[in-house]
Amino acid sequence: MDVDTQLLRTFLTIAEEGSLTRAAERLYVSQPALTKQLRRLEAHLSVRLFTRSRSGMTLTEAGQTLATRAPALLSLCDDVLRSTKATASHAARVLRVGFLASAANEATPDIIATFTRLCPGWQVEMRQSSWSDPTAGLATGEVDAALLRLPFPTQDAYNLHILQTEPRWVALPHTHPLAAHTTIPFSALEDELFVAAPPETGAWRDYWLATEHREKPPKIGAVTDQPDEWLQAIANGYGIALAPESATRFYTRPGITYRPVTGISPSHLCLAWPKSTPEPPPLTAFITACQSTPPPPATLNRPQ
Amino acid sequence: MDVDTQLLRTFLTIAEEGSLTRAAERLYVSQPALTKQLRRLEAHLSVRLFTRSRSGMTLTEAGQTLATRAPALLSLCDDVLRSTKATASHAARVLRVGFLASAANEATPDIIATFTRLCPGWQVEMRQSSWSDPTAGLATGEVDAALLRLPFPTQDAYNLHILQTEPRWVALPHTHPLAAHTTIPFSALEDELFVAAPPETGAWRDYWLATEHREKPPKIGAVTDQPDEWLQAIANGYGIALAPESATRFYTRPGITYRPVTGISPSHLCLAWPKSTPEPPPLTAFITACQSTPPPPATLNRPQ
DNA sequence: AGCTTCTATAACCTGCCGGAATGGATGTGG
DNA sequence: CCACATCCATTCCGGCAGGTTATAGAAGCT
Repeated sequence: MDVDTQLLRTFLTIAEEGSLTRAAERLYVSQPALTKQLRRLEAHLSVRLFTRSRSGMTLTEAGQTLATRAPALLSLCDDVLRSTKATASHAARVLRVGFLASAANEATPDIIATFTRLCPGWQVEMRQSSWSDPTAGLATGEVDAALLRLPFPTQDAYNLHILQTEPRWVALPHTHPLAAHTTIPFSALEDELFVAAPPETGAWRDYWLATEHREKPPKIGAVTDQPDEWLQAIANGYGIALAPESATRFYTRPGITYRPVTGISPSHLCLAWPKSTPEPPPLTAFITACQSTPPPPATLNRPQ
Repeated sequence: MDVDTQLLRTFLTIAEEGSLTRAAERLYVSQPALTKQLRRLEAHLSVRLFTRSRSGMTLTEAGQTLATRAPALLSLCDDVLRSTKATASHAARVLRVGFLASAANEATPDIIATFTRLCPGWQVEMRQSSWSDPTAGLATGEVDAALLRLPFPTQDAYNLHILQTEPRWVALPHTHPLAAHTTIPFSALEDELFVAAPPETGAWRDYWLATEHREKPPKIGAVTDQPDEWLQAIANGYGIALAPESATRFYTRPGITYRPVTGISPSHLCLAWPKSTPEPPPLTAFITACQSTPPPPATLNRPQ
């Protein structure tokens, strides 16, 4: 009575999409691969999970049972594996904190200092993730908590504590015509080429392309995975990009100019950690440290 | 964050045995296969689960966490897959009941009749299993309930309701010297060759070899998997075997004589079903049917 | 009819997984 | 003190699982 949980996740995706083809797109595999995975699962259980039809896949009764119960199984699985990894690092008195570029800021050293006071003998290991993992290691249990910007995919699966809110600016090549303005309405940017995150980052990518403030889909000039590539792409003129205000302090670079953008929502920086019970004590201490450390003063960045 | 649950079961076996070699024997695979499975699991989690030493394997802290939490995960997994399979058959209004040879008896038709009265429109599908699956399909979710004889491996994982208790007899070749006696003390059988069930049946095999009533290990003359092979082996003189009294009615065969055996415990026939919640209504009805159907009268089998 | 949109199948290739045999390290008993 | 037993790791090899691309087949839409 064993399964590879991977097959269950695939199954759930197919069930949600109601189509092999769409599920294959979402999972970044070919459609025949999903056909085989599903047949494998069905053969393994000796149960037909979908009825195939011309216009997609419909769950059978048995499929509905599995679709209903599998999520709890998978989340328990995540929790168990996560706690196993956590035990391994906690045995060495290390708390692992992931962050995405631009999510660590001036307050971070203070938070760590506070934590160290609360948990003497413990160390914080800060792990930077590339944008291709929007959870910065939370999803795989690589870290105990993460500093992230909202929104990110699967964020509902985590506890969130907002640490700071800051306006979004735009990063422009120094030579860009709009760099002459001190403030730019988003509507002026809508037709520009953008430097985007990889497609698999879903909502996160959309947020930084501000698709919810657009009429038409954005035009993508480049896709990057890391801050350096990102800065380089902008400086090269492949496109422009939105960024939190603090990028103006952490990601200055010759050839790049930042300008405040009006007409779009601000960015929320938060601490995220898994909804597992019980919470390991050092994690609780870190959460406390975050809550008791004030955000950096709202510096008045002046256009350079 | 996915795992093949197979790896988790392997891991637990290694943890219990404290040794790759012993675990490999118990799982009927080679020792290098387990070495690789374990390395695979450790690599997948990026966590060292055991510290290797000359005299076996010891769990690390992380390994202890996993060993503690994995059983709950696996039992949830079993439950989910089981309920999926159950839904598939219940959609067709079929209740699947497994049984091992000699575990169905005169009362079975009455039980089915009672069940059919309680659940109009439903059918009972009786599935006979070979001895190589001592749970008669419960373990794999092939059946909703099973008629079994105690003890059987992993019986603690199921709800048990004892239906009947009967003495154990011995099946002898017709020409066997002991066939001349009307009653045989077990001590007289201890040095005989026995026809046994396959080794993987564990406690069940031991029970029918009556190892708990022996000083020395039993001598095995043949291993069989099914009633017919079993009868044939005894008739051929490959060995003798213990059997429940009712075998004298269900498994008569020229060349084979049954005799009551004294000095060993009786055999318990029971209904077993998974400890899952909630219980599907037809299963509840079947349990009721079993409880309300009296066992067959204690026939006085006379030695022939 | 022709196009689109599904899923299933075929052919191919890569890499994983398991078994047998072997090696190396380490206690153990004569 | 040496031969042996006991474990785990390594190597080699065969088989197949699982992915990709290309294509077929069924069915609705215009």
